[in-house]
Formats: sequence, structure tokens, C-alpha cells
Amino acid sequence: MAIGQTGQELMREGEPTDHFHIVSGGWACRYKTTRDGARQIMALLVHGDIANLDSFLFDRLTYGVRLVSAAEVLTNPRDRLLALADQHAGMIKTLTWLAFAENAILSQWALCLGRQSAKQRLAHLFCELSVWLDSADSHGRFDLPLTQEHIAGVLGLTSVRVNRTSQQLRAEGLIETGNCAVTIVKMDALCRIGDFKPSYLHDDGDPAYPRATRRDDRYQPVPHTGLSL
Amino acid sequence: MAIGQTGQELMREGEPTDHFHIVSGGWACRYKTTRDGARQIMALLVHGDIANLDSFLFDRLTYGVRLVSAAEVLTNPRDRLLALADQHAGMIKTLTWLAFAENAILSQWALCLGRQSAKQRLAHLFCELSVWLDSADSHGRFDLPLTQEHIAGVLGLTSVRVNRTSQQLRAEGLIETGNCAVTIVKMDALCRIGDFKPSYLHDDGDPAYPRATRRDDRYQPVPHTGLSL
DNA sequence: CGGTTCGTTGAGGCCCATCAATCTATGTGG
DNA sequence: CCACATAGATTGATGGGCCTCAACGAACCG
Repeated sequence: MAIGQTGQELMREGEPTDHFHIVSGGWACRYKTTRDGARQIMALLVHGDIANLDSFLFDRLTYGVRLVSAAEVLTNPRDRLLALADQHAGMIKTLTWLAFAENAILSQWALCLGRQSAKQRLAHLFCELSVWLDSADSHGRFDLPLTQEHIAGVLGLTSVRVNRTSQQLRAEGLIETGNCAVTIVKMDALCRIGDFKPSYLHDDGDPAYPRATRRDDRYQPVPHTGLSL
Repeated sequence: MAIGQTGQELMREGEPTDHFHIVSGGWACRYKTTRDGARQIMALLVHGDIANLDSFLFDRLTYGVRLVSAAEVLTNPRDRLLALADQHAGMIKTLTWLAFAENAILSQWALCLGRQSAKQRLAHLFCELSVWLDSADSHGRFDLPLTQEHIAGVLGLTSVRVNRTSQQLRAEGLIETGNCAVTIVKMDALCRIGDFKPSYLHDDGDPAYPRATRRDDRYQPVPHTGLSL
């Protein structure tokens, strides 16, 4: 267990690694940079998140990890987790689940980055954080130790744009900000703007097994038409 | 096994599903759409790719799958794969590997979508396809059954922009196009423009991106003795 | 040969990046 | 306690990259 300072680099981009880092307090982020120095944040990491989940199978990182606030990080040798995974069949399943969950989040972000305006992206992010952290109090307020620069890094924007856009959201009475926290005033309106579906992460609750409904009537095999590939 | 026609919808967005679909010929894509109808392609699926890998754990899709060319698709009941996974410990590991691989690709695309210009994205895509398909002939030419609309869907652009940008790449002598194929004339220059690192998929000399058809002999259990190489 | 799909081209405009300056809050040392 | 430094938020001006709309050409096909 170790406490890190704001901005501290946990793991360098492209570095080989043999340890897992687990955030147990504060915030961190996974990021990538282009050759010309632009930085895109790929994931925000909060309490309980594993920073480099894919080190389970890959030796080398394709991203860097950096603290965005003072944070507490647990470090474990990879060998230990691998041994655990060998002993407990459930563990690898959990890791798989996490991998797919990350996948779902990444997909959603890709959709935002590719197809949404600054306003939509910001609205989406606030909705997602609110649900994800589920630490919002009864007034819809939650802590957000991110600078506008960080948010810009997540949304593929500049900090200037984040500033102007969040002003807009405030002016429309959708959110309130202050003191490293955000209050979502009109959740439903914000969801509509950001095209956010609160369920998209935990769609079915637990990974469930067989279902009876047959759905392959949707996909109709086309008779061979001589086509070959 | 079934043959599908161009544009056919394999799975509808948000639909529950109890089958796996494996592309065994031709091309398909995973996509998401926003409420206002914009479509973002999340993945291109070619020979050996599993269209809905996360159905391994999730009951409901968060994306749709559609053919982008005439294609051959294998359909398997989910129960069968789940049973297999229970019997063979290696299988779930393979699925996990695939999940992480998808993760790496999604991350890279997110970086492109968030931080790269149209020209950079297109260059990156061509480089990636060239490496990924590894079907390029000795002249760097490979088949590409995508319309400009499809490419725009992948890159978060409009088809008009894709058109103008690919004209630019042609004018600079970097690529040639024609007859549903692309020739990469100056691979190194294209890589530089798109900030493409040919190795980012094959982490640490892993053989190659594994295809479902040959997955079992490609998967190498990670040695527990720490990092060598 | 008309219909459809896809590629191509042009004109106009908006969203967002860029650059740069100012303002505020916080912290630090003398 | 104040002068100063620094980080982050805010604001303005300007320009460019990409979207939008719209039309036309080209290839394919029943």
C-alpha cells in the first residue's frame, strides 16, 4: 500500500510490468498519447479499479497510468494473482467479466468521441460518473477531483471547450459546480442531451445463463447463390 | 453455416441473444447508433472473428452487428460454448485473451477518434488493416470491401470527408485505390502520418492476433516466472 | 434503359482548436 | 502578514477542419 501525490506517474506508457496496481482511494487514469503529444484518457480509475487489468495476459503496457488526485494504490506482484487464478476457477471468470465491462465502457466512449458534440459528451460523462460512482448524495451531488484539463483529456476536447460547455450546462440549469464537486440538477434532461442510458453498464445484473427464447428467426440463412469466398 | 448478403442485419442493437456468431468469410461490423441516428462502427469483423464475444457473459447486446459485404457466418448456441468452457479450462483463458485484445484495439481507436485529424485516422486505418489482414500481397495491396460510408462510420467522419481525405493521400502518392482494394505505396510514411506502431497488436512478439478458427494452438499460457523477453 | 448505389465535387457555415490574456484561489517563504 | 509564484478557471479573438446540403458523374444491374 502506498500513497501517491497528484500527477504522479504510476506506470509509463509502453513499459513492461510485472505488478498489478489497484486503486483503493482517490483517482487515477489510464491514458495514451500521440507522437505529437496529445493525450487521451482511456479510463478513470476509482476505488477498487485495477489499473492494468490486461497485464494478466500482456507483458507490456499499451498505455500509461497516472494519478489525477492524491490516491492510495495497492501493488501486487503479477505472479501472485496468476497463481490465484490457477487455483480458483471463479477468479478468472471475474477477470473476464471485468474485461468485458471495460470493453463496454470503451465502446460507449468511442461512440461519444466519434459522434457526439462537446455538450453531449460532457452531459454523458456527468451522467456516467453519477451512476458509476453511486456516491451521489440525495441532492445528486458527487465529488469530482478532476480539472477541466482532465475532463478534456477524457472527452477528446480542450480545456477551453470544456470550460465553455460546462458554463452552458450551468446556464441551462442542468448542473451546478463548485468546490471539486458536481451537482446534477436535472438528471433526466442531462441523460437526454447526452443520450445516456443508465442501464448500459449493468444491463442484466449478473451474468446469467441459458434463456429459452429463440431469437434466430431474426437471422435468416440465405440459400446458396453460388457465392463463395 | 449460412451465407448472408451485403447490409444484412445479424443482430439488432440492444437485443437479447443466445447464440454466438462467427464470421468465417467476408466482412461484418459491430456498430452503435446515437438516438439522433449517427452510427459509429466499433469493430470490423473478418475471417475468424466472433461477432458478439461478450455474449459469453452478457445476455443483452450493447451493439448491433451487420454485414458489410456478402459474408459467411457460423451460428452456435451459447449453451454449447458455455459447456465447453466449463470442461476446458484453456478455453475461458482464450476468451479472456480475446477480450483483452479487443480492448487494446478499442483503446487505440478511442485515441484516434479523440485526438487525430481525418488524415491521420485514415492513414492509421489503412496501416492497421494492412497489418491486421496480413493478406496484403507483395505490392502492399489488399482487398477492402468497404464503402466510404463504412470507413466514415469507423473513423467518426462523414463519407464526404473520407472521400476528400483519401484523395489527398492518393495525391501525395501514399496509397492507391481501385476495384475494392487498396495499395499502400509508402507504408513508412503512412505509419508516420497515422502514428501507427505496427506492433501495438502483437504485444511483445505474440504471434499474431488470434483467430477463432485456430485459437487453441495460438494461445500460450503465461509463464509464472515473471517477465523475460 | 431507368433505377440504385457509390464516388466526387462545390458552396457555405458551424463547431471547436489555437493563442493569449486576465482573474482567482492556494500555497510558500521572507 | 504580504509579496510572489503557481495552478486552474475564465474570457476574447481568430482561424481551420469538418459537417451539411446539394448536385452530378460513374458503375452496376434487372
